[in-house]
Amino acid sequence: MKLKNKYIEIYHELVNKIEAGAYRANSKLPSEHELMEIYETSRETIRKALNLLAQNGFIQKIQGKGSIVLDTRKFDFPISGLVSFKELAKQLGDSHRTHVEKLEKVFPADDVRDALKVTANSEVWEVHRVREIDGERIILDKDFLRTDVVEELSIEICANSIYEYIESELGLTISFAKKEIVVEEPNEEDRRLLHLEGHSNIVVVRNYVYLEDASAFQYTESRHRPDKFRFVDFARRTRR
Amino acid sequence: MKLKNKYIEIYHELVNKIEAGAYRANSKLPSEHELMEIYETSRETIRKALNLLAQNGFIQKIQGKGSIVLDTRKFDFPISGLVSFKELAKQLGDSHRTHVEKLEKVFPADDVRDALKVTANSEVWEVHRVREIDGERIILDKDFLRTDVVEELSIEICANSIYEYIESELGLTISFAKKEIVVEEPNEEDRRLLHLEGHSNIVVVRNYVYLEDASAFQYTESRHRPDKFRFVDFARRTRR
DNA sequence: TAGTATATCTTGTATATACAAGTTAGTCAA
DNA sequence: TTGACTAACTTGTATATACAAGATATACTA
Repeated sequence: MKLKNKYIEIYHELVNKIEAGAYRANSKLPSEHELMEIYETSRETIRKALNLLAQNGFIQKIQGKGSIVLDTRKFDFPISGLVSFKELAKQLGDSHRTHVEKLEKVFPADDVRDALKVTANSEVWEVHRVREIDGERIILDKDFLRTDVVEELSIEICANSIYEYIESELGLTISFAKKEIVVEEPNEEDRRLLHLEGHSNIVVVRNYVYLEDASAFQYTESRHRPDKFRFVDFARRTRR
Repeated sequence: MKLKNKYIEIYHELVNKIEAGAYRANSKLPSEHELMEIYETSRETIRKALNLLAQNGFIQKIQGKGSIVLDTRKFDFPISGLVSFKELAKQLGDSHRTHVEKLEKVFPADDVRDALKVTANSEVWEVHRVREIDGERIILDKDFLRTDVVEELSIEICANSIYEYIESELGLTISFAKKEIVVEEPNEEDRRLLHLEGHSNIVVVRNYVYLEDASAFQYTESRHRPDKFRFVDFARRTRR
């Protein structure tokens, strides 16, 4: 355990308790005052933890009443936010494999160069991976990474988790992403690498991924067979 | 202008300045100390405003350096979060119409009853609306609303904006939603009401909408022609 | 020249206090 | 019984202070 960041520790403890059922859905959390005494801290620190819970859809705070635990059980497939395929597959628990179909340095096309904000004469990593779940090749992930950020890359790393390598080994922090979902017609590569089963559409998730210092770092195109695609999100209405 | 909520006021002012180009992308905002003096307030209040900006993808805060303005220009189609079709269409500026195909009280099917958490013998509003953009019928919205929350509903309200009616007229606050996106085969109703142009898939966005007090209130199924569907999102990686 | 230390900027975390505002339960009076 | 008021809870906002920690430019030293 890390000792730092008391409010994040409290956030995680409360998440664990909610997920373990210690605080049930539609019941109320202890009041901020009570949580102050439980965790021996100040009210502002408790409030920071509770705001994190609210942002991530665990509770709803109501002025004058308290914090109500929301029902998150049936909300079980969080592609929402930034999650790598490996983290996802672990939650799914299904049998899954990754096939690395391509791993090389290339001079990128204009759109990729623009996304990664690199110059015309610099190379980037291009990785193509097919995700197989329960014996079916369902997802084609095409990743482009800046070579000045990730210098070395191997088939083993790609077969495991690029994110894990970047965060654990390189010590970099992936911070945020812009995501776009559209439906397109499958191209020759989709048909060749995936088991499309006659489907005439493919769901394309484009991810523009940035590091902590707001530098562009990765562009990912994730191409899903439509019948196996599911995107789930929690959203708060922004105040006007 | 509302006088209350200083930090939200500051947030909106900064959003406006960023969108107007007063603070350009990849440049830095004034420091928290400078903003304190500009807005004559405390640092914590400034920080609340800046955290809102960061959450909504306007800036990236970097410890020791400052707040960098992110590039949001090409990120121009925010279905992200909770936005009604009318708000959306206003941003698009395209010519659009809404056709109300159905408006009645019904005893809902099990899945809708479950989503709205109503008993078996209570009626709910069922509204079917077709969205026409540039002469093409592209989206079929099927709404189910609790009759105890929204007692009256008319064709005029549905043709305009149900959200606007609920928030402005009824004074209710829509707070958060759970959203699911999947791809399905079109049914008979889709084929009858939409201009499918031979497309063999349809993108289904299911929205479970809740009020401020965490009570279920609306279930919406938004069915999009695949070639016209686009979903854009900004996501921060959650801390582990 | 090159490297190191330092001072000074930045944001991040933790604490305390005060009051505003929404909710709820109970009291009291008509 | 009904209604209005009140007291006591809840969360929301604003302020102040202190120190931690990351970034950066300057000055100093070897």
